[in-house]
Amino acid sequence: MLKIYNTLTRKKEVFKPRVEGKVGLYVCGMTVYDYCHIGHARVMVIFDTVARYFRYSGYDLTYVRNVTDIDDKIIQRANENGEDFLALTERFIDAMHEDERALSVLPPDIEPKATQSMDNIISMIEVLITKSLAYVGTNGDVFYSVSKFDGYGKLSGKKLEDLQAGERVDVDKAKKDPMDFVLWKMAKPDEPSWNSPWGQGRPGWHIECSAMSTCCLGNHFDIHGGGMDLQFPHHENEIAQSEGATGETFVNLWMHNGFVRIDEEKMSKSLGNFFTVREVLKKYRPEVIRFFVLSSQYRSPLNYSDEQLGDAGVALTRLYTALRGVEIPSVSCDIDYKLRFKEAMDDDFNTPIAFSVLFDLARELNSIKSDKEKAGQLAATLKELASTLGLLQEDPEVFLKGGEASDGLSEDDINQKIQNRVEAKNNKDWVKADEIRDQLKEKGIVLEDIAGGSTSWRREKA
RNA sequence: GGCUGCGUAGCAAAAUGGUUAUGCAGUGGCCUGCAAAGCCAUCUACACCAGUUCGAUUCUGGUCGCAGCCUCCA
Repeated sequence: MLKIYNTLTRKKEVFKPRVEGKVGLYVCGMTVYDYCHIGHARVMVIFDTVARYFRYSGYDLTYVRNVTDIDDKIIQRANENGEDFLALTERFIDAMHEDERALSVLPPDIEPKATQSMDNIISMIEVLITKSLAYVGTNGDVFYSVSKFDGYGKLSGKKLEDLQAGERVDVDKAKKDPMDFVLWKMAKPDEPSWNSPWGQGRPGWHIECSAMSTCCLGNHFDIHGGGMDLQFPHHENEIAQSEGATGETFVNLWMHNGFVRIDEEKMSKSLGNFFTVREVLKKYRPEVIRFFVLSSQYRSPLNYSDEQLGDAGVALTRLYTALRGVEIPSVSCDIDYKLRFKEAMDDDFNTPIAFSVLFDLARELNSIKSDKEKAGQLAATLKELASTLGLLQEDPEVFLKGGEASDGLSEDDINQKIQNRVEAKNNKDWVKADEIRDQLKEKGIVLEDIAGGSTSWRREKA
């Protein structure tokens, strides 16, 4: 029985799809004017894991994640670069896809772009104006009249009268009410623009998600996700727009993931304290980053540090070491471990507990490795369960020998040295044998003698 | 100021009204020529103060501390 924490009710709820066996999931994706940072990676990995688990649990899932490819920052960056905004966004969409593939994030089923959804956006605004929920301001921009929407604040728990609009930013004088937000923004000369009943312009940020989500999944769908910071105003505004326009409930369940932090502070572009995925990929292997992201529950904060990434590498090495040398038959999962794993994931995607099941499994696997049949079944179980987390899909030897190959040694070099050491060992020349082992160790290559005389090796730095 | 959420051992991170989380690190043992890996055992906890209870880290109230949102942000 899958339970998910719903931001709307601030409780874990038993998940009940609108249509038996089917799930519609929409996640707010990236604004593509720069490379993805680790905070973005967390969203991608978390919802990828959610998607994988829904499918593993037998649901027919439609996973939609949008791309915001037009907004003020994109225009600004394109101007700074002297680049067409489409060229800019195309570059960063490609980069984003590259980062995703590195992190074993499977592509969403639908990836709508704001610039390709103009008709839907415009018709939704028209409906809102018809219903008097929106108006054209004194500067020609179209605004949503927040006070006309009854449920405003139900997601973020805010009351209109408590909000301090204009406290931190100047209030736009074109609005009737400081809390009103823009739906359609008139273009300045030379800005990218689309034709609309209100003139050449572009959509406000919030309306695109209302248009794209309802367009792809229907007026009323199961789950909407995104980062914590989108709760207000973005998702609150989406509710106002969608429910205002359609008159139907917009979303049953809202999922929000916690932030990645640096030194106990939110990682964000505006604070400038971020690491891009590609920077981090230079230091750590992709699977280590994925493991790190899933090592805390998705709603908890995740502190980024080299120590933690290092730990993640060691932990992952332990799991791969358990799989090493075990032939994996095509047998069904060990039912006890599978049940424990599912129980963990069913409890609001509790990946830390799911990990603990994998480690228990690895321990038992290590202790019964001589029993080939049992070991094979446990290894098969470990691989199957880990696959729903997008982990442990590499060949163990490839993973363990991969690592950082800055040692300048080829596999042949290493094997030659191991051979020399085997000869020394056979001659009981322990000094020479240890010398060879120490030399390799200095280069980050760890030797492991296996009972029976052979020696395996791995690169220390995962 | 308003609204969220959090405070767990050396580090990271979960669950739980009474019983082993888990990973890394430490200690002791087994294995090994010695190691490494692995296995077994083991030491470090639940911010503080009240209350409820036979019993609270877990529930309630308060205090202190931290983070986030109330501008753009995953």
